[in-house]
Order: sequence, then structure tokens, then C-alpha cells
Amino acid sequence: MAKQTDTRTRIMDIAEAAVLSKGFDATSIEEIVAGAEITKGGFFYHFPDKNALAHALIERHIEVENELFDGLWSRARELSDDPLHTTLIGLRLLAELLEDMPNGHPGCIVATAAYQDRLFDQEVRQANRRAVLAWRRRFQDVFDELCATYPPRDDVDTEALADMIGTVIEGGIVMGKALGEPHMIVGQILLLRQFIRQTFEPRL
Amino acid sequence: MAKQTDTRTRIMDIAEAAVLSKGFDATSIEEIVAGAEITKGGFFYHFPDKNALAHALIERHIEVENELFDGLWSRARELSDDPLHTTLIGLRLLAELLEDMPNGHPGCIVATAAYQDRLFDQEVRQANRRAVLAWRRRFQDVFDELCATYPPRDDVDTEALADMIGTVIEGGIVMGKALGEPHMIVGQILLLRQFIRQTFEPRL
DNA sequence: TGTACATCAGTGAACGCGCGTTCACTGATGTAC
DNA sequence: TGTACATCAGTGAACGCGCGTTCACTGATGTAC
Repeated sequence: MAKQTDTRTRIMDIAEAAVLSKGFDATSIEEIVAGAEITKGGFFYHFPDKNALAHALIERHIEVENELFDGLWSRARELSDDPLHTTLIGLRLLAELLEDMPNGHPGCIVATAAYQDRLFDQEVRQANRRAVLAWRRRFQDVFDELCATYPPRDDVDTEALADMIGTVIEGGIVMGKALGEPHMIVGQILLLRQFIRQTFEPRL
Repeated sequence: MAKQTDTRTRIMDIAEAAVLSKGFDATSIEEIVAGAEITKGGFFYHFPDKNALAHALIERHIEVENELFDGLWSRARELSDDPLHTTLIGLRLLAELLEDMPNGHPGCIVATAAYQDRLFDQEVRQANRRAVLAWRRRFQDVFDELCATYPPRDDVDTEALADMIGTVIEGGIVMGKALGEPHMIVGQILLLRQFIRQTFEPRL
């Protein structure tokens, strides 16, 4: 069992890196199995076809990312009881995490799938949608709680605000990749954090 | 001459739409020439190879987008002399433009190239970088002018703020595609606009 | 105005390569009695 | 404890198809004299 998950995980790790740097179609099974040191037949033992690999990558991505945000925000809540401080700490922890990645964020599978959705079947597209909806729900809860304690400066659409976190992450990754400045996303997260502070911080 | 540019433009239009919905590698020359109603040989008369098509798509994208933003901001300047109002009007015009696209923004070639950059040669990657730097320069000028007249609420990094416009556009497109809500980007632009107003609007 | 030549914008057939997928088989490990 | 059988995690060869690219060619238009 250890070996099974090992190989499957190795296939997925190699595939993920390749997909993020050249897209799904351009990532051949041939190169994946070469990297994983198995044969093509071995690949098809673990995945019925190439589409199933895409699906597995997205499902795993959702899980890993949920755990990541759970971790950041539970740590933030340890550091403060105040909902505004918790949110600001959470965003700062996220910024630090991104800063500490030596080559920057490797890219988001959701973005790849969004820009290549004609390649995939309905199942994959729905999984991708669920990934973003999970983000939205998570952060909308955060901001609704925030609004209850700190009435915002102007009326604020908490759904749009929740989405803005995903938007800035996805956009920051794209911009960072295009610019060849993988850490520019850090400044973008911190700027969003500044906006959120401005919106909810009580006036002196 | 009219015919030459016609066919070349037709090839690029068809290619662009295909690339944005399934990626560069998955877009075959075969399907492009079928759509353009020419033969493969005709394609290679216009482009020495497939990489040259990518390059042409990016260069055209830069031009078209520059014209678009020039248009929006010159219209905004017609409507107000005040730098803050101009910026807010420009962003609202952008939001309206995106709202009026029936199927939403088709996607950004820069984002595709960023997420598939291992497919392309140095030339293409540099063109992509120039596209984003042009954005940065354009909006940094806007915000520097803004800062001169309206001292911002908190210290603000005008480079990060300039990049934020690109970030929200790119991120909004990705999120909108993944969600299947192509107009969610409109709310994101308007939220960024609200943040910018908050930052620069003098306190009562 | 007519003729010769050049260029433009392709056509159409051919190429070899690499891709995703299938399938019969295999050796190592696990399970039942 | 030994034996028989089943399952697991692959191997390795083969398949046909579609891809990007090349190239000799062609008919229509433009230019020189």
C-alpha cells in the first residue's frame, strides 16, 4: 500500500509541475512516466485515462489548499481573538508563506484548468468550480463575522470581498509569472490587506 | 494587400479564441486552417512556425489593449479634470465594458502564455513581460499624479497599486472562468475602485 | 496597348515522429485452508 | 508450516491517428518597357 500511494503520488507531483509550466495537453504521459521511472502501462494502471489525471490533480489541489488555509487561520486565531486582527494576521501569514517560497508560487491548477477547460469533461469543470466556491464560502464567513463586529466604512459586498482574495492570488500568480517576478504577489496580498484594514478599522 | 491582412487576421482571430479555451499546444494548425478555410500550406505562408503565431498573438494583444486603455482614460479625462475622478471614471468605464461583453471576457493571452511559458522561446516570454510592464507604467503614472494632488490615507506603494489593476483583471478572468460566472470580474473591478476611492478621497 | 517577367497568396501531397491507449503477460506479495 | 490461489503493481510491445513542417507547384495580380 505504501508503494501504491508512493507511485501514484510521484506521478501526480511530476504531472502537476509539468502542467503548471506548459499546460495539460503539452504534458505527455511519456515524460511523466520517464520522470516517475515507470512504464506507460504503469501509468494506466493508476489512471484510466489522461482526463482522470486532471481530475485527480484538481481534487488533491482542493484538499491541500483547504488544509493550508485551515492551518493559517487557526494559527491566526491562536494569536488573537479579535476578528479583524485574525483576518489581518491570516493575510500576513499568507504573504509570509508566499515570500518564503524560493521560486515563488508554482502556479494554481485551477487557473490552468480554467484556461484549458475545453480540454476537459464536465466532471473536471465541476470540480474546478467547487474549488473556487469553497474559497468563496470560507472567506465570506470570515468577512460576515468581521462585519458583525466592525461595521465597514462603506457598504461592502462580502461575496465580492471574499472572492477578491482568490482573485488577488490567481492574478498575482499570473502577473508574477509573466513578469518573471515571482514575489510580486506578496506585495499584492499586503495591499489587499491594507484595503481590508482601511475598510473595517474604526476611525480615530 | 487587403486580402493578405484579411487572411492573416482571420488566422489570428481563430487561433486566439482556440488558445484561450484550450491552451496553445492543444490548438492545432489543422483546426485553425479549417476555420480560416485555407490549407496548411497557407498557414505556413503567413507564419514560419507555430511559435511565430504565439509571438504575433501577444504583440497584437499588447497593441489592442493599449488602444483600449488609451480610449477609456482619454474619455475619462474628457469627463473630469480632477485626477481622482478621472481614475474612478476610468475604472467604472472598464467595469461597464466588461459588463457589456455577453459571454464575459474571452481571456487574456498574457495569462495563457504565463501558464505555458515552457512551450515558448525567449522572444515570446520577453514580449509577455513587456505587456505587463506596459500596464505597470501606465497605471503608475496615473497613481503618481493622484498622490501629488490627493495625499493617500496611508503610505501606498504606487507600483503595487498599479500592478493591482492587472492583478484584479487577470485574477477576475481566471475566477470567472473557473466559476462559470463570467461577470464576477465586474464586481471585482468595482471593489478595487472602492478601495482606491477610500485610499485617496479626503476625509470629511 | 501588349508582352514578359516577378511577386503574392496560396494549394495539395507527403514526411516522420510522438502521442494516448490497449493488452497479454509477469513477478512479488497477501490470504485461506 | 506448506501449498494453492488471488490480487497488486506493474512491464513491454504494438496500434493507429493526428500533429507540425516541407516542398514543388499554381493561378491571379502587379510592374517594366
